[in-house]
Amino acid sequence: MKRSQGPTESEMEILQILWQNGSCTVREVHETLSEKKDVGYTTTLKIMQIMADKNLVLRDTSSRTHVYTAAIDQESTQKSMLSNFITNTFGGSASSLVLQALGNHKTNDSELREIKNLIEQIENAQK
Amino acid sequence: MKRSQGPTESEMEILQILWQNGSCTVREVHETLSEKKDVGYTTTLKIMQIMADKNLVLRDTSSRTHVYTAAIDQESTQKSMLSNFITNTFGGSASSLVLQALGNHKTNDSELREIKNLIEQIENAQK
DNA sequence: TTGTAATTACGAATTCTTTCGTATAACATT
DNA sequence: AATGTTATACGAAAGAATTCGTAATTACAA
Repeated sequence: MKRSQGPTESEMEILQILWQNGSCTVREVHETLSEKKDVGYTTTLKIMQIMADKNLVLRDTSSRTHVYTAAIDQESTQKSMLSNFITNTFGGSASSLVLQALGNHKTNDSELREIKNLIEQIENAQK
Repeated sequence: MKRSQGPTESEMEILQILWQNGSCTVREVHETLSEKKDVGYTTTLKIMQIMADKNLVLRDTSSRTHVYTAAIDQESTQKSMLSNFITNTFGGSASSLVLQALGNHKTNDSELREIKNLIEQIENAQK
């Protein structure tokens, strides 16, 4: 079987933390992860080691406590994950995804303005 | 581990087809699926049988060739999948997902208008 | 009727992911 | 030095999801 691609769910959780915090030790990641998930330390460690194997993260092993950094870009990762998701779940229709997303989540004014601006830009570009 | 929930990826592919076409036989689903994926007939069959076990689809076994129908609603399924996805991949930020989706995909005028209308509605509701 | 094709049933193999126990080494504390 | 704490390494087990071979069943056609 071919997993549709990219980081797994657990790997994404860890990437979020690394993107947020920059470089982290396993313990730091684990602490953060523990706040919302019940998981053992060695499990977190193992996944991060696997991620290092897959080159999803970089690992600095110069001191005993290794330091990890995301090796893949947040935006482009999200972009390709999103593309798959739209295909798999929304039959390829980005706009119906957008409608659902806007409809179901509280979106504040500045975010709405940002989105409106983007739409203006798209409209202008298409003329 | 607890798979984050709901239909798997393969199951979603099949649900798309059922939502699109209404009731289908395994063969019909398989034909459609084969257009974009290389997969054996019994594989498709097996997954649909599993889906029937999980009550994701209804199965009419009155004739030899069974007829399947989606048992879960398209919109609410997409909604809950989307909610997970936003959490997992976009750290909970629906608006950044929307920006990415609009930025990366061609969206036609009528879709844009639909989205704009929705934004207007949200803005008005918030006043 | 006999054979051929289509369909479902069953179960096993494979692959991917996650989880964790245990071993070992480094470091800290007393 | 002895003891306890914190790391990493390793590998195995458990759990999902997918894949497919083969058998059994039914329908259909020659």
